[in-house]
Amino acid sequence: MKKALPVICACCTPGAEPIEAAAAEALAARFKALADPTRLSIVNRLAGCDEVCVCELVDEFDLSQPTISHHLKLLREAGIVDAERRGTWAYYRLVPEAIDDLRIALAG
Amino acid sequence: MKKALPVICACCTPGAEPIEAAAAEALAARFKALADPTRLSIVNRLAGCDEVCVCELVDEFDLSQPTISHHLKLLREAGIVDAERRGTWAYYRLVPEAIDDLRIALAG
DNA sequence: TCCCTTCATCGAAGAACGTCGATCAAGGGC
DNA sequence: GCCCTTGATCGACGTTCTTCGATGAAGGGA
Repeated sequence: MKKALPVICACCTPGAEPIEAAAAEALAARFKALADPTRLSIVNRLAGCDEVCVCELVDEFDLSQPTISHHLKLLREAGIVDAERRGTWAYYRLVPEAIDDLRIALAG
Repeated sequence: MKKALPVICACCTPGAEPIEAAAAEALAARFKALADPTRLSIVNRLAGCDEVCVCELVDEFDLSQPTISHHLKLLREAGIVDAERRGTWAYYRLVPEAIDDLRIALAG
């Protein structure tokens, strides 16, 4: 049966293209990595330094070591942070390009 | 017992302040609203128009009407969209300031 | 008044998430 | 070789999320 739209949508900007499903999925995955207070605090902590040792994060956050490690893994998989192992210790740093991508995606 | 830090963290920028727990929670809630492909597509759809009727979204997305309504509610509660009821129909529009806030939060 | 359309809410089912204790692999000191 | 520290992984538990069908409330047309 024919639809009875309330008004013809005449407001849509001609250049506006709908986002691809795959692109939406990828972008949502990135936002999901930031959609947790702990991970957001970790990112904020990393933003202040060149690199931070995991042991420092475990010290500074009131969470167990496995939990911190788990959050770092999610951030790594989202491409938001990068890890480097040196001897016994692991150092994490931010990937600025990943943050840039998100900021660009939010730009009108 | 005394900690044995691998290196003294001398890299931390002096001006860098740790994010407040409440601020991290609030920001994470906003990001969580965008951390779903469907909601991201809805936001993208709203970004192209001044306002969009719910019935259009139900038509365009391959999801049930309650599911669309649910996602719109989450976006509303996050302050990312705004709703207006006119007669039988409900119209949703983006809240540009909310997007701006997120973009600013991502700025180094 | 009756019925149809629109959209929000409810309740339920299955998947995904955050957290922890326990365990394991690898490095370094003695 | 032995032990301690670091950090990743595993398994489990409770919570939250996504989705749906069913239902309900409100407006408009005949």
